[in-house]
Amino acid sequence: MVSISDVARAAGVSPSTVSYVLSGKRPISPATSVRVAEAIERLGYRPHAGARALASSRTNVLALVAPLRVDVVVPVIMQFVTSIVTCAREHDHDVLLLTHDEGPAGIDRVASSAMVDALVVMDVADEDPRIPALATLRQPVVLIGFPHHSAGLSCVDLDFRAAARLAVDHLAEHGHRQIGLIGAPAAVYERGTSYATRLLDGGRRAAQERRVELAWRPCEPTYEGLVRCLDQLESELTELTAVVVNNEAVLGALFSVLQARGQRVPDHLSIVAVCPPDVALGQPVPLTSIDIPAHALGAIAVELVMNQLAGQRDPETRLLAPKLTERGSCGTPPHV
Amino acid sequence: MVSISDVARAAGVSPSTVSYVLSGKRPISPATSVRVAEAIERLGYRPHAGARALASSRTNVLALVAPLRVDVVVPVIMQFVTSIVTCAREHDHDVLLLTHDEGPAGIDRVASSAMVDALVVMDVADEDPRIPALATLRQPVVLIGFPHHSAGLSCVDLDFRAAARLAVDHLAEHGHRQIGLIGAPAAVYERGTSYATRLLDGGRRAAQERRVELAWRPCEPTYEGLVRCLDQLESELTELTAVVVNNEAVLGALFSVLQARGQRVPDHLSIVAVCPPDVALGQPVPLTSIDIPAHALGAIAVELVMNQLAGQRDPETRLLAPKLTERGSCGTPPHV
DNA sequence: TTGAAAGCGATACCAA
DNA sequence: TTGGTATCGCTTTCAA
Repeated sequence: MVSISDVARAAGVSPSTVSYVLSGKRPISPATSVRVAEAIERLGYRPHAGARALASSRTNVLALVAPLRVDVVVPVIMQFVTSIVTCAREHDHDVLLLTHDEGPAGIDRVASSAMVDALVVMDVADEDPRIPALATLRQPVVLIGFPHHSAGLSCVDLDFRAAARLAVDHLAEHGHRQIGLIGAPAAVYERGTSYATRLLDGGRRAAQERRVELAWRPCEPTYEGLVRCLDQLESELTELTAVVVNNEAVLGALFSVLQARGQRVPDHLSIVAVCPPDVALGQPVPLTSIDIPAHALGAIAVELVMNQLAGQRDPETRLLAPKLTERGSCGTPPHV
Repeated sequence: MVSISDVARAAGVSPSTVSYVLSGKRPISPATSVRVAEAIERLGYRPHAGARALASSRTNVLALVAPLRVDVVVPVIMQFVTSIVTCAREHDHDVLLLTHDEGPAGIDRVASSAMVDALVVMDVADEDPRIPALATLRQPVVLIGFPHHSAGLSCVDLDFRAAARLAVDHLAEHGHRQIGLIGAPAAVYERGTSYATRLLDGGRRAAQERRVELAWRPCEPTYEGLVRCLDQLESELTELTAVVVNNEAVLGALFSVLQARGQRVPDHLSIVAVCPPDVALGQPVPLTSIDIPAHALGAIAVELVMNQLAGQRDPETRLLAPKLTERGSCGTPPHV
């Protein structure tokens, strides 16, 4: 293995000079700078990450705690992960991927062994058991989601409450009086997952203010699950004319069901989906949707992390405003 | 930060003894063992990962190179990632996640800076440009996929050639003479992605041997894309009675299309899907499928990596035999 | 503008 | 069964 001393020797300088050439932390004469660069190139020198971490107390690695469950598959999660890895690289950081499975212990492990400089935590729950552990860490932490008590940690997310309000308002303005909310799988609510509970809450409040009826049911991500969910919604609301879908996995199934019944969108049923735009566009009828801006959120999460690594003390909080894009899956209710 | 010397002092032993207690690399008397353990516990000591890496030349981190593209979303990839992270943890390793975007440079960076002990590379192409770089690394490498030239690297994958053969045989035995292959998105073939080209190849050979007609078209993962793909297949095969689907993203759309046409499965069209079992089960009609055993493959990849880290010299190669599960989406062709 | 050298916090060899 | 200590490769302070 070629070390910094090898480079120094080859360039006829001291190791510290090589280090400074690399870090740019002190002025170097053009002449030596070139000689060092050549030596590095010629020897194929790469700084040893462990040695660097030991000497500098910086690893240039972020931990990303992601909900990798064996059962639930969520494409949106991939978008977050992709965005965060890509953005982290733009800031010269790598990403260590942790699952939820280890819980607070895993977080503690990578943080207190100094494997990472900072942590980004996805899929935060309202009363997340990991928050106390996170709050005591030396490293900066950014949560994706807004728990009830953030314990002074930075948070970023889409304003799901406002998103639900936007959806309900939009449908109400089209004349719908009974709206179904096709929710995420039941387990998501049982965990108190931040985004889902906030969306539900926002929807209920909006419905109350608008004086429309809103029925909500969790929905498993299968055809069967959707059928059951719809049945339940329709037994609660006899004149169901519109749905808000907070579960991109069942959009395809929803169209199958409607087609089997001979119903069309939006003539018989209006739909507002909360999902990434590509999912909304890939359906038989392009869906009116509220974008889940996973890429933007990931980028902001990384930005907040970097701010804190750069010395910023106070935690930041960012709630992105939702935007509804009308694509034609909303119309007036059939019986009007 | 509490270091190994602090623990040593607190326990009244030398730092090396603490190290040996932790590693178990030499016998320690029960008495000191307990004293050290107590000191560790009391002080909340955590070995510094960087220091450890520097001294031992081991990071206990694996690199996972995954196809995280902003455009394409594939749930199967999540299953691989989940499996690999989970299995790596069972072997006391963490996972550093890299995208394809950086190409060979990213691989070189993490490998030659000694950030990782080994690499697992997903989504390998037939002529993968990263293979030369991978072959020169000090660290063990395991590929998921079988490139044309593996350069002495370990490989693991489902036998997609056999999978296609299995599907074609199954349909041919039901009496189908014209079979459509709904492929992955075009970009996947343009890259020469190992699994897709092997499946296509196996399907063509099997069709030839069985004397049935096989038409293949790539398919974009949208409703529109599927419609176009089906049109093309049907214009090539006028008596198309069965399809093999190597694109789980369009299964939902496929049912929508059939329902719109008033066609049923398997009465009008037989389907064999190549996808994870949960996807096959979540459709309006449970699909006869050939399982993509992502979890098993991930586990094997990690196992191969660990074998090599344990000193095994020769690369290993594992091609998993496909298994077809009949769930009722295959029947006899309508006109028979 | 550059060099020398003291750490950083472990591991593992050599002794005892 | 245990201790002392050189060593890993880099960063950074102190001097020149």
